[in-house]
Amino acid sequence: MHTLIIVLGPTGVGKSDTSIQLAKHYHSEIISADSRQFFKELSIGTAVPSTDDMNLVPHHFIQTKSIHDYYNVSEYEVEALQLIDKLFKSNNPLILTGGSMLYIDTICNGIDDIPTVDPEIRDEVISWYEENGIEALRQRLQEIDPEYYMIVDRNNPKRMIHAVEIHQMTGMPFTSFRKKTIKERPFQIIKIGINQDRKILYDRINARVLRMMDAGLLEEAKAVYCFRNLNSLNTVGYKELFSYFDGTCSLDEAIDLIQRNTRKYARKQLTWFRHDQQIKWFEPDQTQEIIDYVDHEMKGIE
RNA sequence: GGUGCCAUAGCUCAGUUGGUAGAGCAAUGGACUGAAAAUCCAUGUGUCCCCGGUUCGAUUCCUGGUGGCACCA
Repeated sequence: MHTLIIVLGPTGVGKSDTSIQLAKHYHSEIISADSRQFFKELSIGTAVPSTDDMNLVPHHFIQTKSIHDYYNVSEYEVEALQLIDKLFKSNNPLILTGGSMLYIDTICNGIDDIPTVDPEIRDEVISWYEENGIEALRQRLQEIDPEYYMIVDRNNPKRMIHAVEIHQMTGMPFTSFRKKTIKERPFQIIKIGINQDRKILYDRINARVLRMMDAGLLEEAKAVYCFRNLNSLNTVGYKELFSYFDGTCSLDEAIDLIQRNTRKYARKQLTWFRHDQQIKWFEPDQTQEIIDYVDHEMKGIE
């Protein structure tokens, strides 16, 4: 049986380094599960691996999309699984690494087949919401999908808007698609979590933001400033600099905010990962321990 | 040296006509199925600078001190 090693953890903890060492050890390749490193226009601010590292070990799904492309988890599921299947013919184990929780979850458990919403319908529902407010949105959802209304976070417009869009487009309630069916994967999954002392992690994050600025993040952000309304640019490291370009904050304030929002993101990632009992946690420098653990787990499945 | 103002949560500050206090930010926890680095929710005990006085009761009023800021010398 083939094995997919998933290296996960908060941003800035050193997942890339560990993944590269694992890939070298197993003569394997790396598949990214990072929802922002897909975009070729964003490299400094998303901390993509260096050219040297990319030359050392083949990477997939790094800078393969444009910020102008529409992309979502479901498309990623299809593309990544095809790639995994293909790579297993000549590599085992394979390494999947990244911090995008939903994307990792989708590789592990799959995601229901829900229709992709037409952009016109999305715009229509969003402007309806902006005009009528959240209470009207709640009422509308209650009428068309009482089942989802009961369980959805009714303070979260995005969630409710999506359910309304789906109904508007298909005439069917969102819950008729959202079944949360767990898909079986034809390969073994080993989840490796990388984490370290919170204080050290925060110091690393703060320092990395400053390094990004030195490396030219400001220019990178400036180059995409005119596309700021794209979803792909609703991203830490860019949105804060857009505010600076707007003149609503100073550069120092923007940098401060990038550091803070990155720390928040790291915390949010840890919240998501915390309850996954399948994750085996390690410190960033425990590569040998990780290899021992992986070898043991792979042996167990044969 | 003199005069005035200030001292309250990790930070910036509000407030208590005297009954021991609360916002924003930070920090922390949580939710999560096609926008996910997104979006949303929850969590506030701190010698109210120190000594003394008045008072049933002082963080609040008063004397003195300490520290900071401003102005005048």
